[in-house]
Amino acid sequence: MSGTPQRLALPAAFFARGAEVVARGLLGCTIVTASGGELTRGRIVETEAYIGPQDPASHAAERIGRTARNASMFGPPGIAYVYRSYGVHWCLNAVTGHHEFPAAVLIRALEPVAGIDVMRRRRTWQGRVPSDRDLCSGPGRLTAALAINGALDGHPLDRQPLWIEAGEEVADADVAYGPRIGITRAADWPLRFCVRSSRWLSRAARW
DNA sequence: GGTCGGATCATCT
DNA sequence: GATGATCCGACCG
Repeated sequence: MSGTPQRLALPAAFFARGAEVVARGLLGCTIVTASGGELTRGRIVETEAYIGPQDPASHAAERIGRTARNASMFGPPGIAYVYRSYGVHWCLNAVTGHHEFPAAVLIRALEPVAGIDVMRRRRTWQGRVPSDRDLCSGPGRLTAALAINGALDGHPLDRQPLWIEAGEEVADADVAYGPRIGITRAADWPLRFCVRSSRWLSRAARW
């Protein structure tokens, strides 16, 4: 199996910065999972920052405080925060900042890079195989394609079976940012980042 | 192309 | 009892 997380994974220090900085920096990086001996890789093309207790759209907003669900957001930088969305889907975040300060970056879309046949199989539902474009074009889709679920909540993102590697830099001119998707509070804060030229963005982000 | 409703459940009021 | 950091299929044009 290719991929050696110990050598290639982003260090925790990468995540020990403001969530909006990490959200920008993660564009172009590669998420890798090795599940059941099956390797899948995807290039991050869309992210959202949830910047701290003062962010009313965050699961760890001041009015909510620390709960069982958001506990990982209070953990050290560089771990995963995985939660169930609408009772149906899983969503993956990278925890940022410093220990006990709740902030994270939601991964919203990936460009499929390797293990695409595996992704197609995992994303097939009721006999319908999605187009390659829709394999990872949304936060709930990419977790299904990469076999990411609640068992990985709190997992350090520098080791098996889920890690993130540095990738080719994305130039500032190719980065677009705007409002986050699907939220009601602070709906106008420009904390969503995407690779402007990518054809792999979530449906909600295509303009 | 766009819009709408259902699925489904942990979390919080 | 209401609310989501969503997705999918149906339906309309």
